[in-house]
Amino acid sequence: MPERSTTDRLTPRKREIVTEARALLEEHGAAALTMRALADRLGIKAPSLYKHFPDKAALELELVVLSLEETAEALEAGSDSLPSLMKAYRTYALAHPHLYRLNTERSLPREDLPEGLEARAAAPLVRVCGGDMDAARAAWAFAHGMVILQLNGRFPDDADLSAAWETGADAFEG
Amino acid sequence: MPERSTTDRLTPRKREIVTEARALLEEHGAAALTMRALADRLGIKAPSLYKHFPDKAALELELVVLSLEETAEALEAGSDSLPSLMKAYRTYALAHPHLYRLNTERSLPREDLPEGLEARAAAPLVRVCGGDMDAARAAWAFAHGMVILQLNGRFPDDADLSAAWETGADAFEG
DNA sequence: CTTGACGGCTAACGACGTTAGCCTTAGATT
DNA sequence: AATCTAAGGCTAACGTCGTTAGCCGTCAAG
Repeated sequence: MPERSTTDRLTPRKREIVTEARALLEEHGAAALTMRALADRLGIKAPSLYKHFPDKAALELELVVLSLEETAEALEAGSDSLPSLMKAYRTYALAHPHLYRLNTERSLPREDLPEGLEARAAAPLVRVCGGDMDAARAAWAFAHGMVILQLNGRFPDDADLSAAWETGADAFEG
Repeated sequence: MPERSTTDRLTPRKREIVTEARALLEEHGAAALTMRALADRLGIKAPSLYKHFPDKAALELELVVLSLEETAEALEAGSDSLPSLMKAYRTYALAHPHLYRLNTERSLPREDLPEGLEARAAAPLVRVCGGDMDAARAAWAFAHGMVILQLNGRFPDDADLSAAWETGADAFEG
């Protein structure tokens, strides 16, 4: 049973707001995630949002929490081997490009995160690497690099990214 | 002799502006790179900048060009082996974190780039990979992932990133 | 019946990118 | 020499952004 701290620690109204914020982000990208646009979507005015969140960063923090929780779930589901775990990571990231970017572009606000969440998201990878943190970090870096370079349009349009992925994933096995 | 298209195609005044923009970015980060702040630094008013660049994106494009050129130079210098080339990449990126982020976060505006620049920046890596594009892309993804996750504070503070780097770099050798 | 929390609202501020329109300077053209 | 033009400044202002101040209605608990 997945622990969803978002469900616990947020009031219902806050959760509604976060849900709409997420929809706005995923549908139209980070530039469209505006306090006014979000308020519109909720049928209220922008200043009213500040009755629930102190600022936009606090709202985005909840999106980061959400993304971390879902990543953890995705990795826990497909974590029988390193390749399958990495594939699960990639699949989740590519399925939620804007959320993934929001999560990874800023620096992680560790003090404000639910306790243990970061560790929980990292655990499946660490386990499948037999506790070798260096290997785990290197594999993460590769997976993140592949995904984010693709999302940011840094590879040529005709590049075969699945092939590059396989090449990299193979390198991390032996 | 390094080809610096920035030197060729930009008027002297434009080059001064780009130079100050770069300094502002590198010293105080992307949030500080404001048309008004940049103008202040040049002793002029913000609207005057639009006599030289159509918009902020055009200015940032020149910073991307600069970063790509310097990356190409850095890679051409230390390109005798894959590990040394990757190390050169990492060294450059960590030495210019804000410029590197600006370069890699947005999607690459290929139509507006000097012709051949992207290929030139990629060439050393492709060559050292013996033309194996999949291997080259995988290695790039790993290097970028390591660097950007570090710059974005995504690794724990006590993580030994040099060790993780070595682990990953070794994986790409065999 | 009152009180206070909850959750809306309007008006406004400062910073941002940007546009319109004016003016000076200096070199080139006639 | 007189004139035209391009370069490169300027001020004023607009629309959008996040955000703050302050007001008001609703409604459950004392």
